[in-house]
Amino acid sequence: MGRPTIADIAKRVGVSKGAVSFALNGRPGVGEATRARILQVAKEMNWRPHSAARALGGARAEAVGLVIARPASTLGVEPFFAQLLSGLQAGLSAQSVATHLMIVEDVAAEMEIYRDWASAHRVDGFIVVDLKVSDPRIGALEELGVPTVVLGGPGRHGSLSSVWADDREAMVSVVEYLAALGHRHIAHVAGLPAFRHTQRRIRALRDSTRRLELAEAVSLATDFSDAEGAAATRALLSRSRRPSAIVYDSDVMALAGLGVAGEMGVRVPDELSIVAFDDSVLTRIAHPAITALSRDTFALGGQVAEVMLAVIADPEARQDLRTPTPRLVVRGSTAAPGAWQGD
Amino acid sequence: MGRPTIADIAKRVGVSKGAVSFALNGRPGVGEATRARILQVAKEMNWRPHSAARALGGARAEAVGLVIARPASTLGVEPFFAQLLSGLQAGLSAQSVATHLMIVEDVAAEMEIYRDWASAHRVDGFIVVDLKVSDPRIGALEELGVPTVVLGGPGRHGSLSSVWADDREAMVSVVEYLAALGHRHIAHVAGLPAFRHTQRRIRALRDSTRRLELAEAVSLATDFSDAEGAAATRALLSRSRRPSAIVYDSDVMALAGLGVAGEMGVRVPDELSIVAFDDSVLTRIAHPAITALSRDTFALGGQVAEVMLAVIADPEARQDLRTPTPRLVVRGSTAAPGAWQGD
DNA sequence: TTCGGGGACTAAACCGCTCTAGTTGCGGGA
DNA sequence: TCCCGCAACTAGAGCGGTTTAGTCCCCGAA
Repeated sequence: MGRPTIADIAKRVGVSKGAVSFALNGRPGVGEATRARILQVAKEMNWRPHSAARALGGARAEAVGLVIARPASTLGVEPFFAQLLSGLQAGLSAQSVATHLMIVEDVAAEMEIYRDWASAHRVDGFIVVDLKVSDPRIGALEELGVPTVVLGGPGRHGSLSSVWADDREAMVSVVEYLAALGHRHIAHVAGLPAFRHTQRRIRALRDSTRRLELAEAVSLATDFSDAEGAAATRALLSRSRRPSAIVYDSDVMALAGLGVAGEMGVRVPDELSIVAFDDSVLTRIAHPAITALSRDTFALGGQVAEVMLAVIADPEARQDLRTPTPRLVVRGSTAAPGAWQGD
Repeated sequence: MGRPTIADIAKRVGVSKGAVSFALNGRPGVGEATRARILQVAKEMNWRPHSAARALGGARAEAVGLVIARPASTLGVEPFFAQLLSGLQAGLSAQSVATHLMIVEDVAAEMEIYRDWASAHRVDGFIVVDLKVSDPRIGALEELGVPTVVLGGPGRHGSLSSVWADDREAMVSVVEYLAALGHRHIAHVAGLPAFRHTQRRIRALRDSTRRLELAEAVSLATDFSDAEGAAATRALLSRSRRPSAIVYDSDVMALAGLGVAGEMGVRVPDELSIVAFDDSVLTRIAHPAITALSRDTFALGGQVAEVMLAVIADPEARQDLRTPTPRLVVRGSTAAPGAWQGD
C-alpha cells in the first residue's frame, strides 16, 4: 500500500473518516480513548496529511509567495536579498510556513504569477519587493484580495500592509554627517531609477544639500551592479570638479568604487570619502572598512515574516511597520576633506 | 462569484466538465469548434487551474523542494547560496517550476520536511545541498522514492542523481601553482569539517603537499564565517613558522583574511599569498584582487535545474553530471614568496 | 439496408480531507 | 418512567479537477 489515508486509519481503528479527521486535528467530536487510539494508529502507519487535499477544502497552503522580477544573475551579487530571504524564512519557519519562490523576467510576468498562485491557493500571501515609483502590482494584488506585505514605503502601497524604513531620514543623516566633516561636493551613485526608494534617496540628497547650502549634488543611476558602480565612480572622479565624498546605494557598489579609487590613485579617505547605503560583511572587511548606513537586513526579513503571518491570520489587520532608520556606522572610509594635506 | 471553476465554464458553454477538461488540456475528445468555444469562455471568465485540485489527482506540483539546514543568519553572508539559488530558479522558471524553500535547524528537521512534502505531493523533487561525510539524508530520500538531485560528490549519494565538481583536482591545481611559485609552507582555512567537500579538500591538500615534498600543510576548520576566517588567519600568521600562502575555502573568509593581513602588517602578496576556493564579485573588488578558483555558480544552479527537470520527467533516468573543475584565476593576491625582499 | 467503427461528448467515480447534518445511546431531571 | 439534552460518532456531500466507462450518432463499407 502506498501512502496511508485517513480512510485506512478509519478502517483499522473501526471508526469513520470523520472521527479520524476530528482526532487528528485536535477538534472536539471524539472521546479521549478513541482519539488516543486514532493518534496511535496514525503514528504506526506513518500517516501524514496531504496538503493538496486540505487546500482543496480551503485550508492554508502553509506557504507565502515571493516573486522577484530581476535578471536572476544579478540577484546573487547583493547580500541584501540573501539576508532578507534568510530572515524571512527564519521567521516563517517558526510556524512551519515555507517560501514559494520564483524569479521572472518582468513585472507583467510577476503579476501573472500572483494571479496563478492566488487562484490556485498555492500560497497564503505574497511579499512584494522592489517597490516601483508607480507600481501596477499594488492594484493587482489589492484586487486579488490575498494577504500581502509590501517591503518599502512609506505610502503608495494602497490598502496593503507594509514594512519600511525611512530612507529619506537616513540619507539626510549621511549628508549632515559629511557636511559636518566639511564636505561640500557630495555625489551619489544611485540604484535603479525606477525604484521608489531610489527616487526618495535622490530627492532627499538634493533637498538636504540645498538646505545646507552645499554644491548641487549629482546622482548617477546604475543597475546596482559592481560594474556600473565602478563606471559611475570613474566618471565622477574624472570630472573637473571632483566630489570629495560619494554615497553609494549599495555596499557592492561602494566596494567597487573603493577599488576604482585605488586604481585611479585617489586615496580613501584622505582625498575621497565613501559611504555605503547598506551594510554587510563586505563593508567591514574592505580596507579601509567602509562607513555605512547599517540596518539589520536579517531582522528586517524577520519583521516582514511577522507582519505577513499576522495579516494571514487576520486579513483585516492591515499593518504598517516602520523599522528603525538605518544608523550610520562610521568606519575608515570617511574623513574631513583634504585631511591628507596634513601628511 | 468567486473563482470560476470548470463546472462554471461547462454550464456556460453547455457541455460537461469532462469536455472542458479535455479542451483545456489539449487532449483529444472534443471537436475543434467546441474546443475553441471552451477556450474562449475560459479566457473570458479568467479561469485558472487550481493546483491543489490537480495535485489531488496525482499531477505535478510544479515545484521543487530545497531545504537547508544551517543557521539562517549565516546564509546571507555567502554569495554562493544566493548565486546557486538564482541559477536554479532561472533554470526552473523556463518550465514554470517554482522553488519551495525552507530553512530548518538541523538535519533531523530537514528529513522530516522531506517526508512531509513528499507525501503531501507538495513538490516534484528535492535538491540536496551540503553533502555530509556520512549523510543520513541519502538513505531517507532513496526510501521516499522522490526524484532527487544531490549537489556534491562524486560518490556517496547512493542511487540519487548528482551534480558535482572535482574539488580534489581543483585543490591539487592550487597547490601545484603555489609550489611552482616557490611556496613551501601552505596553510588552509577550511570550512565545516562535517561537509564532505571539506574533507576532500583537506585530504587533497595533504596528499599533494606530500607528493611535492612541501612542508606538512595545516588545515584549520571554521564555520565559513568571516569572523572565524579572520581568527584562523590571525592564528596562522602568529605562528613561528608562518605560512607563505593560505588557501581559503570561501571567498568571504579570504577577504577577511586579507583584512587581517593588512591589520597585522603582513603585505599581500609580497609576504603572503592568498587564494580563495570560490569566486565571486568579492574577490574581484578586493584590493589586491584575490586569486581564486572560479566556477560559475549561477551556471551550476542552472545545471542542477536541468538534471532535476530531467529526473522529474523520467524518474528512472539517474544522472551524474560532472561540472567543469573550477579554474584558477590568478589575480594580485599571489606571488612568489619573498618577492618583497627585492623592494 | 445493415452493421461496424470511431469521433464527440456525458455521467460519474475518484483523489484525500473537511465539515455539516443527522443518528445513536446514555445520564439526569421532573 | 419518560423525555430532554448532550456527547460521541457516522454518513455523505462537497472542494476542483482528471479520467474512465459508456452513450449517441454519423459515415462508410459490405
